[in-house]
Parts: sequence; C-alpha cells; structure tokens
Amino acid sequence: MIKVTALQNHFLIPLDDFTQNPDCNFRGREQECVSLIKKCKSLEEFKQAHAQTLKLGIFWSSFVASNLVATCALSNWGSMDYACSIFRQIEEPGSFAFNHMIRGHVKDMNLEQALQVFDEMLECGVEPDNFTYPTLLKACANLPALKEGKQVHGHSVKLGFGDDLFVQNSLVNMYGKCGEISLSCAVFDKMVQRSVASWSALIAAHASLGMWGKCLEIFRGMSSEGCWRAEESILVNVVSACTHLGALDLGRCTHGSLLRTMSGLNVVVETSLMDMYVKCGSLNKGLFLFQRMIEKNQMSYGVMISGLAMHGQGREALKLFNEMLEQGLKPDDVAYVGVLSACSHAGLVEEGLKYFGRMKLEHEVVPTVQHYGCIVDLLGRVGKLKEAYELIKIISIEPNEVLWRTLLNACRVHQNVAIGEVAARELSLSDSGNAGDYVVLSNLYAQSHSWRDVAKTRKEMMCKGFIQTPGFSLVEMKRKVYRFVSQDVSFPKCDGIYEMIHQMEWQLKFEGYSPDTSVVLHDVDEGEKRRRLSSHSQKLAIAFALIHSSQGSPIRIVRNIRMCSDCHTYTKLISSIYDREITVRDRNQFHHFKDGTCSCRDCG
DNA sequence: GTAGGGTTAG
Repeated sequence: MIKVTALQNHFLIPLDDFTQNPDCNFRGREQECVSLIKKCKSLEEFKQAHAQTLKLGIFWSSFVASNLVATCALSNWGSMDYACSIFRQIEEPGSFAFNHMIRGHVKDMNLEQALQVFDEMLECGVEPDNFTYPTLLKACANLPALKEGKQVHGHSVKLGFGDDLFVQNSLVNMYGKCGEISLSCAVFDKMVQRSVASWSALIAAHASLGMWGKCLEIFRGMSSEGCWRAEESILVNVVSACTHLGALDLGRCTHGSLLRTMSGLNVVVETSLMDMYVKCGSLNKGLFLFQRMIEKNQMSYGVMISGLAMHGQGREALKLFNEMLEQGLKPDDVAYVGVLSACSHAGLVEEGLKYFGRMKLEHEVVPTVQHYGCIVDLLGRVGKLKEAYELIKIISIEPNEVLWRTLLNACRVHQNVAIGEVAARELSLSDSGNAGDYVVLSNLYAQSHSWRDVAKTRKEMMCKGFIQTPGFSLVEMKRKVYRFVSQDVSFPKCDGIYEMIHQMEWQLKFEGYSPDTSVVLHDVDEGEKRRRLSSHSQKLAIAFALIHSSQGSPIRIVRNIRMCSDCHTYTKLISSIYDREITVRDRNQFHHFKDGTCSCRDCG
C-alpha cells in the first residue's frame, strides 16, 4: 500500500494547492490534475499521483480516472495490470477509457485481450467512436485475424465511420497484413482523401507479399498525386523493391532522396541500401557504404558476406567473417549460408567443411537445408560427387529438391551419369520436379553421347506434361524496369529487338558461335529449336539494352531462374563483340561477363 | 474535454 501522508512532501506539491485554494473550481482541478498525471516519468511517480487523487477525492471524477488509465496503459514505464486495476474501479467507463484499454493491450501485443475489451465495451452499451476502430483493426492486422477484421470493418461502416481517414488507413493495413491484398486495394481505391499513411500502408502491404513491381508503381502514383513526402519507412520499402528488381538507377535515386531528407541514416536504412547496391550488381558501392557505416550489426555483416560470396569473392567474404567474429558479433544462420557459399564459389573445400563444423559446435547454429545445400554445392563443384551424395543420404533432415538439383547440376558439369540419374530420379519422384531438371539430365546424356537416353528423357518429360518455368529477365532503362519473357513478342518496339537479335547472331557466327539446341527439349525441328533459343528472355533483354543504352555503358540483368548454357556462351561472346560489361544476377549468384569471359569460371 | 492511422534491412 502507498503511504499517502509520507508522499506529500516529496511529490505533487501543486496538487496540495487545490485544497488550499478555494477559488479553484472542480473542472480546473481536474484539468490540472490530469496535466500532472501526464508528466509522470515512472510507475513509482505515477503511483504517488494516483494516491494523491484518491486522497483528494478527485479520483472519483471519471475524467481523472480515465486519464490515469490512459497514461498508465500507454507510457513506456506503464503497466497494463495496474491500468486494468484502475479501470475496474471506474463506475461507468466511457469510450475514452475503453479505447485506451484496447490500445494498451495492442501496445503489449496482447491482441486477443484487446478484442475482448471491445466485446466488453459493446456489452456495457458504450458506443465505439472514430478512435476505437483504428486500434482494433491494428489488433486484427497483427494477429492476423481476417474474420474478426471483416466484422470490425462492417461494424465501423454501420456506425458511420466508413469514410474516416484513420479507419480507412487501418483497413488498408489490416487487409494487407491478412494477405488480402485485393481488399486492401479496394479500400484504398475508394478513399476520397488520402494521407502519407494511406500510401505507406499500401506500399508496405505489397512489399510484405513480395509484389515489388507493384510497390514501385504505387510509389510513382504517390509522387504524381502530389502526396510526396520522403519518409524513411516508405523509402526503405522502395529500396527493397529496387533490390529485388535489380533497379540500380532508381535505387541510387532513392538513396539520394534519403540523404536529402534525413539528417543521418540508421543501421537499418544503411543495410538495406548496401544490400541494394550489392544485389543490383554494384559490389564496390556496397562495400564503400559498408566501410563507412558507424554502426554495423549481425545483419549488415551477413549482407556483405553473402554479397561478396555472390560476386565470386569468396576469400574476401571469409576475411569479413573473421572480422565479424573479432568484433564480438555472433554469426547467425544467414551469415553462415554466406560463409559456406563463399567457400563453394572459391572452391575451398577443406575450409568450407571446417566452417560447417564450427557453425554447429561454436556458434550453435542448427544446420538447415540451405547449409547442406552449400556443402553439396561445395563438394559437387570440385567433383566430389560421391561424397555429396553420401552426405544427402545421412543428413537428419529430409533432403529437398534444391539439394538433389544441386547434385544433378554438379553431375552435369563433371559428367557423372550414375549419380546424376539417382538425383534426377529423386526429383521426378518429388512433386517439385520440373522441366528444367529433365533439361539438365538430357544434357548430361547428350554430353556422354547417350542419344537414346536423351530421347527417353524428352519423352518422359512430355508424358508428365511438364512445362518449363517461364524464364524472365528484367532490365532497367531510365529508371523503369522492363520485363522480358522467353518467346514474348508483346513488348513495345519488339521489331527493333528482333532486328537487333538478328544482327547479333550474324556477329556471333563470325566468332564461331553455334547454337546449342540440346537445351530445347520440345519436340520440334532444328529450325524451330534455333528460333526458340534465340528468343530466350536474356537475349531479348540484352538486345533491348544494346539498343537503348549508350555505347560502352554496362548492362545489368536480373533473372528469375538460372540461365541455360547456351545463353551463358552467347553472353560471353556478346560482351566481347560489343565491348560491354554485362552483369547477370540469377537465383544464386552474379555472372560478370567481360571480354568474353565470366566470373563464375563456367561453374554456374 | 483528453487520443488516433502507416513505420523499415539479409
């Protein structure tokens, strides 16, 4: 219990004025009391203030009591248990007190309890107001609870808050977090008035679902509607979108906006920028940012380590990993994926296995299928296919299709038909087998001149009705991202592109290039195979970039799937014929094509 | 009578 008398001399002296000043009316006392309550800096102080209100008899004003609840529920030092005990003493709590109880629970992430308080509010006959719904919708968003969210939505419309800006913004967010992006857009589209928060919620909703192109589209819409205020949280999502789409120019431009509007960039923003530069192919700029970061954490190191690995700089990645340890930072599972892939890109088998051991023993990171994938890749790259296969057989977790696919690819490179067949069989038995696997197996057979097996593989693929995942390539031109799909003729100025392709092929012929039609498994004649091969998305993207960019400037391409061996050979030659540096990011790594060679040392 | 919505990195 609080000893009221003992506290009087220490705190809230002005409250004593109430008793000594007969002129002070009750309303004024309430106001002053509330302003003192709001000034509390700790729960201890607050308890004293609470005690004072009781002693002075002013607690029984629901205005004062509600403000005690509000302050205690929302302050950093607050306590919902304490707020609740005060709330229970209010005879007839109004919407203000209920709203704050809901907010307090949401703040503490006790979301179910927040919804329970709302039920209680309705049972007590207290009408929710425009402040109730945004908080309630936040609870539904974070649970996430779509059914409840929809009910709250209906309720808010029924009570006439359907047009409230705050309610609508919360709905955009709630539907987004519940994965109902179309409902999120529907609410947004119907809004008569929008604020930065409306755009922010819509962009974040699309970002959380990985709809990066849409993110940029919305961002452009935001600027063109004049609602353009560079906000860190929005720009970070834009930077992420640039990273995923490989849009380096727009990424650079967003970096500029951040520098202009913010007085300093925090570690989150800097890490996302660094990742953007690295993954958009500008490793040096990423390193430059990293070296100048004042605060570096586990994640910033993780990004840079895997970035270096991705760009084929395995030894540098390992150096950075050791620096991370020297800094006293504990590497996590992602940092280790970076380290192990660094070892595999650099062909450091012994080191890789050593790090894999340390990971488990020293840093207590439980190996995931990704780590095993790196080890299989590591062993596979140097031709230790038997060891890689043995590893897959003994691991404690269920091997997934990525492991078998990695092994299969390694078998193609090192021409091991026996193990390759095992891997291909495992893939065909799993639901996730795809046409690409048959292409690799068929290539493996073709290399060993087993033409009968090539035909058998092709037939099997056809029987299973496998359709090759449509490959696409993205290329950025004047801050817009263009998407090319294999065999696609729907893009603008396609005539120009096909003319360019034709011209490129002429040049390639002089360099001794002949199309490797073995990668086309469709049962079509040789001429059609050549035609299909020449309109692979990467070639279309290169043709487009050659037409629309200035001579000598680098070309950057982002792909969704690995490139076929024909595209790899083709791009190497184009880089030398047209004297262009061509960077291609695929699912796993970067390929830097320059003067007719590739940084992956043809191991990709 | 008081208060509120969106808020970020691999």
